[in-house]
Amino acid sequence: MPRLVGQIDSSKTEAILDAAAEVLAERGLAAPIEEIARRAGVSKQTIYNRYGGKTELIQALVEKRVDSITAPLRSPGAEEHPEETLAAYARSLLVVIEKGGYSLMRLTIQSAGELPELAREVYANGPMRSRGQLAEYLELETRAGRMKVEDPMQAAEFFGGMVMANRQIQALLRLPTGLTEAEIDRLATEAARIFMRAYSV
Amino acid sequence: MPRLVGQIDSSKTEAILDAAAEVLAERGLAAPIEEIARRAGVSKQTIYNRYGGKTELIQALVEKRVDSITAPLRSPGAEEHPEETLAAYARSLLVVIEKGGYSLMRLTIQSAGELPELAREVYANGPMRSRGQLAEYLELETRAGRMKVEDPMQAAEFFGGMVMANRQIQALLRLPTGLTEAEIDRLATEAARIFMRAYSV
DNA sequence: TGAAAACTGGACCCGTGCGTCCATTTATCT
DNA sequence: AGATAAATGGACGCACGGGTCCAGTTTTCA
Repeated sequence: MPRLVGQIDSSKTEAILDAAAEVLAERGLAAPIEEIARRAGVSKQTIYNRYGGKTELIQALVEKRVDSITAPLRSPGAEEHPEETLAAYARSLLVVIEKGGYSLMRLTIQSAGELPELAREVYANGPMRSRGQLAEYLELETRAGRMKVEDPMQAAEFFGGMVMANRQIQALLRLPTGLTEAEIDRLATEAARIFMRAYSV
Repeated sequence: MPRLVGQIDSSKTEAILDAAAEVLAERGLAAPIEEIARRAGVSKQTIYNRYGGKTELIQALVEKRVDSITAPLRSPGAEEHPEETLAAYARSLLVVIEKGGYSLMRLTIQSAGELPELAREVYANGPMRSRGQLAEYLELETRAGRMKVEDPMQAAEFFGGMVMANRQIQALLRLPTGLTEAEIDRLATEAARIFMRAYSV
């Protein structure tokens, strides 16, 4: 039921992207466009009307979603004690993984051979940007005399790595991490504690 | 030139695995077996004689190589001061990445949908095992009174993450990390220094 | 020299999935 | 009502690649 003459139906666009995310997460690059169309309740032609082909669809999907997935990570709230803030940040990192946010990353890795620019963009808008924000925070806290961080980007990389590395690989390998809320909390708290030991004034 | 009557030519087996590693690294799961055969200087049939099919070939390749790639990581030498030992360990982690050791990981990730057991095995024999060894070392140093590590596995995970996480993702995304020897050294040294700050007695 | 088994290379079948085409339908604007 | 344009769905051509088959060759052992 198009809403305008000669205007594309944008509700279908959403349905397509949702279905694409789903099928691509399940089957990877091998995901057939026909299956995406079927699940979106849309004809294959409709997909080709919007996107020239499969690679464009993937690009559109990833570019559109990376931001929204990593958005919650971007602003460590600067109210509480740094250890609290860091723990909260770590928790949000882990939640992204736990909630399946890594299927896009897996997809990007699979496509990296054919779509190197996409890989660059995902890296810049995902891990890189979120790390930059954390670095800013660390610098602020250092200025405020609550921490002692000489190389904020380096430190941010360390912290992100401490929290993520293992779960990251597990998620990419599709191994169920099976972290309970309590375990997430413990891990986040412990990472923040250790990090503060290393970077306290 | 087979060396035994009715015996498979093991030099060809090696050629097949080498070629498979090469082509699979380049083209991922989409790598055609014919291309592997071509580069191995072997007929397609010969490959099918040894391995039932593509998935078996991949399994054989990965299982056979994971060990040799991660072998250098397994034994942190316990002679020097822990900070030195940790830096050396970190360096060897980074070298594995730098030398392209992550193409097998990328391949395993791509295959994880169809070959979940392979994913489990790679994880267990790669990151997991090497982390276990590091944990043992940390425990030893703690007993010796040179460090203070309460949860060795957790600490090992932290250290590995600090060193690897970022480069790991870059490598998987095929982004050139372009680390010079000097940068590797700096990163390893810094990670060891920070880690020791957090876990010193 | 003959047997045994692997290797070759090329042909072959076949499933899958991309991308195209098109006649028909549906919906909206003038 | 008529024009306009998107949406449908089904058929189609086509390339690619997995896996099989086989007749002929090479190699080594007995």
